Amino acid sequence: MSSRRRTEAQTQLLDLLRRESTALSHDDISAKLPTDINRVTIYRILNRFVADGLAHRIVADDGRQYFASCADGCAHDTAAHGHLHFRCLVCDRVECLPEQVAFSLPEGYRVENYNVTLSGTCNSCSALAEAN
Amino acid sequence: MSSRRRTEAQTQLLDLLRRESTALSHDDISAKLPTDINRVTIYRILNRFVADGLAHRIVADDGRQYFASCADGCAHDTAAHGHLHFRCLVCDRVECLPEQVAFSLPEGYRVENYNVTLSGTCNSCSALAEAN
DNA sequence: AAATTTATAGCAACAATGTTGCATTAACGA
DNA sequence: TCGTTAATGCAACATTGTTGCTATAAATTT
Repeated sequence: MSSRRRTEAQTQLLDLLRRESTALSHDDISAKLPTDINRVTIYRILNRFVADGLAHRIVADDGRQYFASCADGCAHDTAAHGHLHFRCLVCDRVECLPEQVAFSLPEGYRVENYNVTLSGTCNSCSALAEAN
Repeated sequence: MSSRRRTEAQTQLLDLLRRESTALSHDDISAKLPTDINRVTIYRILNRFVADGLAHRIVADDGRQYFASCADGCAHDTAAHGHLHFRCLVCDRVECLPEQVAFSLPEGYRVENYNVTLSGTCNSCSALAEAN
């Protein structure tokens, strides 16, 4: 692998991902970045982050990709990515939840990626709904 | 709800879904249908099937939608859809596996949809790989 | 410090997937 | 058999993500 260069765009993006508690779509990222960064560039940087293990990619049940910085304990062996993702249908945010998912698999299946995405109403949105 | 009409296109599509053991993408369906049915029509029929509980929609980790007929025990309360989906990276087929997924969720989250998709190598493809 | 190398950025164009609007066709009930 | 309207098909669009190519700039060498 050729070596990476430290650029403004990458720094901004990684800072943003680390600052945020939820996983971000391209759109979210674009909106939250202090500077305008080209769409293609954003995607390429994100793909590099994923390849380098700096972030992980979630494909939610809306068919879109969301990215989250890999937290401390976020090892990249497959087992470690068996955590939950929750997409709120009200506020449209995608969260990484720490809870692990348990299941069994028939003989002969070899898993490379885990993608467990639940959708519904998140805790803050259901709290708001209750209040009404 | 206005009542449904029995049409050739719908019958063909439902027959196909019932005949197949794997979940099908629009592309798969289009290729396997005996007659040409318009792309938009296929999508509309599928969406109707999902709304009517005749099929369920899986959004796999390639971001695409796959459809499978709802088998006998496939009740449509959320809990019943907590089964696994497996997308094979080799043969590109999406299977519904009967195994259930267990997890816990923090207080306040209300789940409406489950989407558990693993990807990797399916049993037949790993068997083929071993043989070489 | 200047020149060289090449990874990264940005633009344009494309690809894939899915949806909407509207006119036409055909299922079904009267 | 006729009338109503659900379903189809076409065209056009929307969104999300990628590829090719040129320009820029980070890092290395001179």
